[in-house]
Amino acid sequence: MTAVTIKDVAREARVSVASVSRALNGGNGVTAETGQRIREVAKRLRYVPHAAARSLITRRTNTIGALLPDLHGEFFSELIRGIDLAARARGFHLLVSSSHDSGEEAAAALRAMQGRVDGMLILSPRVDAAFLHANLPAALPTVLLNSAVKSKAYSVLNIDNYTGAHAMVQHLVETGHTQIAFITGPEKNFDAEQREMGYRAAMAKYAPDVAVNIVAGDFTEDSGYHAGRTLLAQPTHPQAVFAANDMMAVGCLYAFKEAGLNVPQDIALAGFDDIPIARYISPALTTVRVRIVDLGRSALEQLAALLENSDQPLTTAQTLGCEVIVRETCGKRLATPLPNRKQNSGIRSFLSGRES
Amino acid sequence: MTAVTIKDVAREARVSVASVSRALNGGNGVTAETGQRIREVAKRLRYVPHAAARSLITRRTNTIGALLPDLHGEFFSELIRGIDLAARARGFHLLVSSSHDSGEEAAAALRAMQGRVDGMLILSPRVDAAFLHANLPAALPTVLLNSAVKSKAYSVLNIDNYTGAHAMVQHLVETGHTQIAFITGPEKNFDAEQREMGYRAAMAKYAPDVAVNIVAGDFTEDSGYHAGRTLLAQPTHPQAVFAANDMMAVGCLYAFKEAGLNVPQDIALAGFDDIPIARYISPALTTVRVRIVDLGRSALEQLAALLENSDQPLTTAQTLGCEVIVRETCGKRLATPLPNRKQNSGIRSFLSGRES
DNA sequence: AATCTCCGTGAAAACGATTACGTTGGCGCC
DNA sequence: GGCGCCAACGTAATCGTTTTCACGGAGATT
Repeated sequence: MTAVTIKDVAREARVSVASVSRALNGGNGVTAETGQRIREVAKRLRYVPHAAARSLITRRTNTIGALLPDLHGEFFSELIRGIDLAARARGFHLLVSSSHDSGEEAAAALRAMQGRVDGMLILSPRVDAAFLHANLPAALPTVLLNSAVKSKAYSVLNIDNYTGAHAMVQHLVETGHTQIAFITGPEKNFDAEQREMGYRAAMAKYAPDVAVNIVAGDFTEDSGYHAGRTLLAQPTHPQAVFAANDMMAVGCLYAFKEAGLNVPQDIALAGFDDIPIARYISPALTTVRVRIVDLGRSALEQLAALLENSDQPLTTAQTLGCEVIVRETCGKRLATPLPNRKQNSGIRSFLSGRES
Repeated sequence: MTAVTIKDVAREARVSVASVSRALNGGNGVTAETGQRIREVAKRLRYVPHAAARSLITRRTNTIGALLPDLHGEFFSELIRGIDLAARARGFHLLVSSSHDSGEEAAAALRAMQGRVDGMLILSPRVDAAFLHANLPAALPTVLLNSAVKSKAYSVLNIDNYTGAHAMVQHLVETGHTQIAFITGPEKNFDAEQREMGYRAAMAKYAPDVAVNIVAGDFTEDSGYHAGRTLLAQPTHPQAVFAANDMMAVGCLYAFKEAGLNVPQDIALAGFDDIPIARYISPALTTVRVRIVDLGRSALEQLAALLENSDQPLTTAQTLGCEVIVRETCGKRLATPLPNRKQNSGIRSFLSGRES
């Protein structure tokens, strides 16, 4: 039996369990000498406090839960990395539940995490306030990522899709394109909607006399390919295509190559996300970069802040900036850029007090 | 206060806590009628058993821990996906600790997980038996992934790097290349060593009269680029280059393009891993695919098997097959393939009883 | 010198579940 | 009708911690 408990340490150090607990935690309430002896014994016996017993009385698990949808690739791993890094730095454990594509699965996962975590990080495009209300205990501190939910009850951390898309359109205009088409993401996807809004706004601002040209996609490479073909079938094809994510841009690029078009000479192309593939395809894809590690890290830190003053919780709404990464698919910049180009990176932050 | 405990349910259902526990777990020892009533009350009150309290008495956490190194990209996310899928199916939670690049960090993470998990999944290239012995309680069921450790105390699940590399060399020979160079991975990396051994063995078998041509790499794109330049600087450059992983193959490809060589006409190229980028570069990379989701899933299932009959644990050693993915970088196959080509996929398995 | 104040320490009560062990009552059998 | 048995249920012990409270002694204050 390898189960060495606090009693064993106490017996060996000739003190009570209470003193052992004190020595190993705060250190207050015991002589420096006794504390030293206790710590030595604990080390020698390889004593590790029983997490369950501790959190039974403490009402803390030192664990935070992450609920993630059916994510693939770089985005997922970078996000976890960011969360994990920040969690470790603060002594939190990370309980992960990923790959949920139905709301029912997510709800079950949420319930299963009940009582095992001190707080939750939720990234789920289709989650809404009602769902959260139904499946989350109200007292559980929660940070929502990339969520459309606006509630004083939850902290929210979003990517600044709108500004990113806006900046990309601006870049396209600056490089000499005005007939800019847009390939959308899936319906009801918050990120996708924000990007489309950024596109529309920027078009209205920088190319007010050209009509928007929007075709549907769903974030898959395949849908990008078909969107590309749809665009080429138009009477006159656009000068530039802005896909709501990189995978669709890749699919679109294939459609263009297949049709014998040269990118960017015949048609320009831009994506969103800056997935690793973006720089490896040829021509390399101009896109909008999101610092995903920072997204994860910020999310955890926001949650940690909620946990620290849980007596009077301050929910926050933050937005994580993104930046245009210029590669090859949009051609050279014109000599005279548009005025008033805004740099957009870093975090903008808005605080709002929670109703008590 | 949202903390509804088993007592609340008991009071509301006019039974003892014991009956509530029985009704909610086995269901044995209570009338169907009473059980029904209790379950209804529990549901109505949204009772969720307190995980810590339960595992304090049960000595089970229903959680398994995953210790992973500083992994990036697709490999990491696919692995977690496989693990998570299998874990959810079996009702296990997943505690993740990733991004360890020093042994010291990994040891700390391992200690921190003590008592929070029923079993461990460890993927760490540099972990050895001594490290495990020092940092893992002997009683904790553990599955090692991609590990050189051979011990009856742990189950091990490896990718069949050797056979995969062997098969790739065979493919290169079949497509008409005999002067095949190899770019190694980092030293002491188990996967890298196995791949090199596969290369050497296949060369000895299929091209016994040509000397092996090995240059050093470390799995990074950059090292692949430099290795490519080194190879081109040789008096006569090889007919084909087999990089121990895809990222190095990508770097190598750049070196070749830079030198004005055409792939595969002037020189063939192959990688290992089949990362997503492999199919997007041009020419698309011929490589060896590993089903990473299956790796994760198998690892968890192996661990679950250990947990189920923990009274008499049977450690296993499994090997997960991989397959050659033929794309564009190796040119066309010759008319007459070599005889005796073995298909290699699926799982081969060896059992060994643990000393008791 | 008597009292007060700390400070270090130990005893014991939580925390919320599971489960071994009693207790009860109903039923069948002799 | 008495006996035993079994099913249903309750009582209470238990898991390993933290934390409150009480206690005693040493030093300070009067």
